[in-house]
Amino acid sequence: MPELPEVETVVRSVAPHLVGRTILGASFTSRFVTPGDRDALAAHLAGAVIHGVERRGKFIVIELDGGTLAIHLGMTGKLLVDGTRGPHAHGIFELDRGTLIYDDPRQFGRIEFSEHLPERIARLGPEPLSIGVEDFVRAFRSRRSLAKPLLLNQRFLRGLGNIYADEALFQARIHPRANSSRVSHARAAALHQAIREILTLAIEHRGSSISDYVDAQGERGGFQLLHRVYGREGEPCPNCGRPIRKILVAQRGTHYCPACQRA
DNA sequence: CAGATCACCTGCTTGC
DNA sequence: TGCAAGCAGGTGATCT
Repeated sequence: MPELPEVETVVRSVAPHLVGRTILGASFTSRFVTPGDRDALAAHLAGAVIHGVERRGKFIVIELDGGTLAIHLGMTGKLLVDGTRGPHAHGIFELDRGTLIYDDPRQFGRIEFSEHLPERIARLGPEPLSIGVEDFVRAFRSRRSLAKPLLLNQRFLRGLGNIYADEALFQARIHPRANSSRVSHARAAALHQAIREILTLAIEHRGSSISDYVDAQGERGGFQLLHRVYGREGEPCPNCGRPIRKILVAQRGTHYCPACQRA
């Protein structure tokens, strides 16, 4: 569910409520979201002061005075400030002012505490809004991978998911199954630019709400109204009017225009 | 290294 | 109407 713009929106909406707060106590109920010793995790958190909240790719990194709390929202994870405690509230953080709830029906998300930055985060690729065009073009063209799975690979680039990969490839007119090593320098540079523009615009619109994504105040995003191919199978291409097609690439539903995005 | 397949979960939609 | 199959914003293990 949540990709870079959604996670960024969550971080921005949750940070003012967390920074400077003390975690009085925490409790966890899912053996999937919080693998391992859940009581030990709660013990680590009790009494900790929150110094900062930031995004790394799709991870939410909460800096505590005793270590780092890393939260990944998976497909359906939500962080809610003073929200209602539903049947899928698998993490409860009681603060000295307010309550933070982690809600996740599918339980693909993860909440992990570590003294130092977790390996999963340390090995992420560059931030798409930070990497320069020449570095991106060089990295993209030096791989021999299908274009879309490469964009989804978090060790190549952190933060893109199924929606924004489709949207960026459409804007750059690259076929999702194109071989990255055979994409021209100019086209790869266009992809870099497309990624930047789309992510920036999506953040301005507070992310995409397909079904249930909401920020920490429970508000939906608006970027789904601006999707040009994602979720628009059969609708006319905004460029040429031919119907958008949906195919399977690397086991993921993939939306593209067969006329505008040549292989 | 690249790619396919499967697995982890719940819930909503689709099709017979 | 009812039920089973299929699909969903993600990631990682394993095998070829």
